[in-house]
Amino acid sequence: MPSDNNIEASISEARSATAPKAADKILDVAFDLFYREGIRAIGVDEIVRRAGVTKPSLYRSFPSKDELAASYLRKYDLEFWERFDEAVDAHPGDPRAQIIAFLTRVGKRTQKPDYRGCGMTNAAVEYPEHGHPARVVSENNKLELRRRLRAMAKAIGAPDADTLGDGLLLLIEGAYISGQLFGLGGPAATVARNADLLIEASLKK
Amino acid sequence: MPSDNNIEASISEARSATAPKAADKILDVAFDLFYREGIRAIGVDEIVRRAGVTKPSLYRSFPSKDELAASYLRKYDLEFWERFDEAVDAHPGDPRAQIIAFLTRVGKRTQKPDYRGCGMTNAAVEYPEHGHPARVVSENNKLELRRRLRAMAKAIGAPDADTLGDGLLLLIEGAYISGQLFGLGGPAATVARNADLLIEASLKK
DNA sequence: CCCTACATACGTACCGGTCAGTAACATTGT
DNA sequence: ACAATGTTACTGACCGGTACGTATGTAGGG
Repeated sequence: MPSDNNIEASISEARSATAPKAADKILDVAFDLFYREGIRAIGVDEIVRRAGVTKPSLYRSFPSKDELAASYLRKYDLEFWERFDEAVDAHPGDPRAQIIAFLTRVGKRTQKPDYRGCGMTNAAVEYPEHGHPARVVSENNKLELRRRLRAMAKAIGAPDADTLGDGLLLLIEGAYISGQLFGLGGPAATVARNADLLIEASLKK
Repeated sequence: MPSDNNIEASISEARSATAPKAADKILDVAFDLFYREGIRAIGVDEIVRRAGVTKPSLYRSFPSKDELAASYLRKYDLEFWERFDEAVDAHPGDPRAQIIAFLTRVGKRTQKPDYRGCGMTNAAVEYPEHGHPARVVSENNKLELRRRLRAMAKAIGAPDADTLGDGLLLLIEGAYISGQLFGLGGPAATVARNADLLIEASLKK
């Protein structure tokens, strides 16, 4: 039963009206703690304590802490593409405006006081080991982001679309990191402006 | 007083010629392990084991693991500015060439098979807590890098030098992260080319 | 209607191992 | 003698993970 995502989702929805299940509470708490403090910094004991459940409950729903971290990132992945597609859908047929809209949004997020960067990026830094469950999810997310940025750069009409797409990715990753490093007033605030300049320069060639 | 320096220098040199002191071996091993695997991932036991020393020796030279991590980053800071200044010194009076030289070098480093990004950046991701000894060193390094990049952007003659300097910093941080995320053939390979485009666009306004 | 039978969901208590850090003492080289 | 290092053994806390018992709901049989 837990193998089918659709069934799982509808069950969890019907049930969420009454009382949230242990697994849901665990994932919610883990999401918050992993993102804010880092995955390695948080032990399973603290997760179950803050979730108001017990450790065996965690290990009935998740085979290991590493897999719980992967589940956290899969949830992060969903929310990420929601935000991305919101920016895209706001400017149909105008890929340049789509990119700037997304970057403007990223720039704004990075200026929030407790901004902690991209959960995907952070997880990859925390787990350099190739093949780690969390890292795999992170890498796939970034691979897909690169693919889409390059496609959008091509749609814009850049002569060297791959270079522009990669340049935009560099700016985005730089914004994620600088946002949590410098906090308010840091370089990440200029990410949309710099992306616009880079796009402009990439078209004139 | 000036003679003291000579004496001190010769003593330290004479000592390092014979046998590396325990503290040096510890710092060397910690540098390697912290950079490659991450600070949180490495325990003090493994450090002393690989250094061929014992735990009390570590704690005679370093007050805590956190301070050892800070020492690792201070050493990283020194080496970083050596690399940076090498690129700068190679093109005296030509800030644009200096930047491109440094970025070319960063781009090349990111394409090495076992590239693990910037030790400073990684440490800041691992330790989000404000005031952590390791994070303090990392933040100061980034602050200084931002200052110098902005100064160089101004020297280039960019109308909005701060924005260009910040844009370059975003590209650099993006290269550090993308280098360890994508490995060979990743977006980081284009960092110098994209920086050149960004500079070009920033001058024409 | 009550009783059993079984499944699901959860808790108590514990495992061996590792974490950072230390006390007390022995050994070495100059 | 003196300073640096090694040796051994230990602490309390925490790590991820688990064996095993317990509550609750609910299906069928009498």
